[in-house]
Amino acid sequence: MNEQDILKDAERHCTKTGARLTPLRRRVLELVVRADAPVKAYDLLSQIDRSNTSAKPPTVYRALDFLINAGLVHRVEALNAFVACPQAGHGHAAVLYICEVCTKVTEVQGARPGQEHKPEGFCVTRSVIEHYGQCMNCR
Amino acid sequence: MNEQDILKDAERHCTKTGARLTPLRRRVLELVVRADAPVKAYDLLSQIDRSNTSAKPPTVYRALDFLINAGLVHRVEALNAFVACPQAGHGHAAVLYICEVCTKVTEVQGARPGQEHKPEGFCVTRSVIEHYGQCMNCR
DNA sequence: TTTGTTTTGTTATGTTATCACATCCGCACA
DNA sequence: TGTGCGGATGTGATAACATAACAAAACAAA
Ligand SMILES: [Zn+2]
Ligand SMILES: [Zn+2]
Ligand SMILES: [Zn+2]
Ligand SMILES: [Zn+2]
Repeated sequence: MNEQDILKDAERHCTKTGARLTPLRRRVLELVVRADAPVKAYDLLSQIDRSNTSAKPPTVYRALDFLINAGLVHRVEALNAFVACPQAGHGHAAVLYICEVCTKVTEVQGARPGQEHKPEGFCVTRSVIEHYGQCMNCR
Repeated sequence: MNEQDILKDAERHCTKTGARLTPLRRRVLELVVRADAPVKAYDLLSQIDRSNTSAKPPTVYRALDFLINAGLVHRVEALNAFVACPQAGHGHAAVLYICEVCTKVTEVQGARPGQEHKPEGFCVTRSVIEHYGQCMNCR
């Protein structure tokens, strides 16, 4: 799936759900999609700055919050970075395979936990698996 | 497993592997174990400070690095926090179930991915799953 | 046009983490 | 005993990541 298709898809998804993909948010999404690798908030910020001198940290963090909530972007927790989601608004939890050499990220989704499809030939050296919710006592 | 047992186990594990559990590192481990919940680096720092005025950020981050490498502590990526491992030096990847209400963390390990044993009654609302390694092209 | 809501701008600050270099301490070896 | 070595810790500075609080602007509905 190429950049343009992802952006088109995002547009459609927002139209359908009523989310407002403003020019600023769209600009940030474009930057994340084009990065084609996990991208840092302050890198986005400096890229936005080229067109909009007034961009400050809250500018980019708010846009990212919106995009994450809209299901268009995922946060990579262990890298403090962000990647575009190839499947706008999918319901499943994202499972990310991140190559530490070329930085490429492959996102897969499993019908149920444990049934994700590991990318062909990917060799895992470290996994981060954290489930958040309510324990039995706190329900 | 109680605090004292975990600390004893850590001691044994370090003796066996040749890792040097110095007083400072032991002190940090004690604080993490006693927290009984994910604990922040700067919270550890301020606790150390009570006994050692000279503690600075690198003091605690270096101790944490050691403890993580020794398999005695895990980093909770999505919280920027740290928890004690109940099974010193286990080989398996840790799977953490984190209650967002009471902050209690339950660590489980699966013989193979997807076979982790979810704690009784735990209701997952959000999962962070990130696998790091080398992709097919980079091996 | 008025009014209320959402988005963006702006300043400041809070939080998390590392770098670089100095010093100390335990240990092996002369 | 002294001397050198390497790992651990002390120290000051700064980098990197993120949010609070309030003001202004844009937008949509009435
Ligand atoms: Zn996704
Ligand atoms: Zn690769
Ligand atoms: Zn563990
Ligand atoms: Zn709970």
